[in-house]
Amino acid sequence: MRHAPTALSRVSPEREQALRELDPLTITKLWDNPCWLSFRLNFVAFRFNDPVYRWIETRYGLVRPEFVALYAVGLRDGVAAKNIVASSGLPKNTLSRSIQKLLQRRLLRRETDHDDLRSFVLYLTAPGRAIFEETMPLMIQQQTAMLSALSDTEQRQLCELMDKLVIASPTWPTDLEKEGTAP
Amino acid sequence: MRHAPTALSRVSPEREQALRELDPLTITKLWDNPCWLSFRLNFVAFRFNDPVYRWIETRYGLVRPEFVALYAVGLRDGVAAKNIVASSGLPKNTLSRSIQKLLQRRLLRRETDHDDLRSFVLYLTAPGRAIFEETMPLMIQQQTAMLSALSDTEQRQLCELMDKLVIASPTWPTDLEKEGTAP
DNA sequence: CCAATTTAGTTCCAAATGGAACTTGACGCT
DNA sequence: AGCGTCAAGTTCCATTTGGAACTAAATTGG
Repeated sequence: MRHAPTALSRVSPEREQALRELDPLTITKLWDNPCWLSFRLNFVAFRFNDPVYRWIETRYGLVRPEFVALYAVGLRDGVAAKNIVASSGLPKNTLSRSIQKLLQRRLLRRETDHDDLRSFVLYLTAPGRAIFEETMPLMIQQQTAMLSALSDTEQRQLCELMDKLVIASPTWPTDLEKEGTAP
Repeated sequence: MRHAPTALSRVSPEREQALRELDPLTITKLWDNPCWLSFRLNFVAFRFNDPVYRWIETRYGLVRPEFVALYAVGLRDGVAAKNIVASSGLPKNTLSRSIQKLLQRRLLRRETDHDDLRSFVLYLTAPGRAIFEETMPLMIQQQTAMLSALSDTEQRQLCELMDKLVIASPTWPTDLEKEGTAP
């Protein structure tokens, strides 16, 4: 496969203007890159993450892994550090430190898990939840802006396709190998 | 919007097994997270990036931004550092250092750009291209594995939807704001 | 039911990172 | 042409990062 499935020639003229705003290398990575998936994912994810994390940092002085932790607890009260590690891909020592800082700042509170005394269960404090509540609408606003190029149907399609990928993820290889062994 | 467009209840029983392999917090981030796009993007991107960069690092001793640079030049001979910055989102000093290291290792070669004497044009050397050529098939293999959960039609759909997003990206806000001003 | 192994979280420290200031060349404007 | 502003790439340095080793608790299994 030399070209991505959607070739450059298929871009409608109405969009040529928008394309002029993209760097030529970006164009290459989009339409002359066998690894089309990776680039599109990383590019779009970056355009979401970057404004969000810059805002969080300047507004609250929380760095990325700290906000990752706060956001995770905001979504699901009572998670443990290991859950945040598993769902975020951040190294566990980074998250350990982030959680410490959030505890110091009283944005998070924790109790030992009585089912597993090595583990701690995490909760948001009121100030922690205030940050979560203030940030969420802005993140949704950014997401809405980014998705506005797609119709409702397309948005749903995208959501479902990405779902299928995440659900299939446990079956993906975790290492690049020259050859695989038979199942 | 309290739930992502694809609700948990819509997951077919055949997939329940796969779901058991996902961390409970991951499930929450997937199906009880208003910012569904961000999580899916970052999660899938991570599962591609992580094996690739670990392999590159152990095989060639190249760290992530170094490989980003090498890969970019591999895709498009004659780019400049500024293009790699614009298309990758990495800070320019990080890329400057990465390019220095690649030059030292003779994986990259550069000439001053005669149209802009501040700028340098970058090329892969033979050993640089060898790395690119060896890595590409493995990356494609990983991509293929990840996409195998989707039919060909779905793969094409995903590609086109992501295309639309990237093409629209110049219109996205680069900062989170409480309110926007009229155009 | 006691060793051997695994797991949750922490600590240590060398290395990577990225903001800010800097150098040099390009571009705009009058 | 000349001055102020901007852009490409580099350097400096304080901060962040993440691998590896560690502690303590849980699980396995003989």
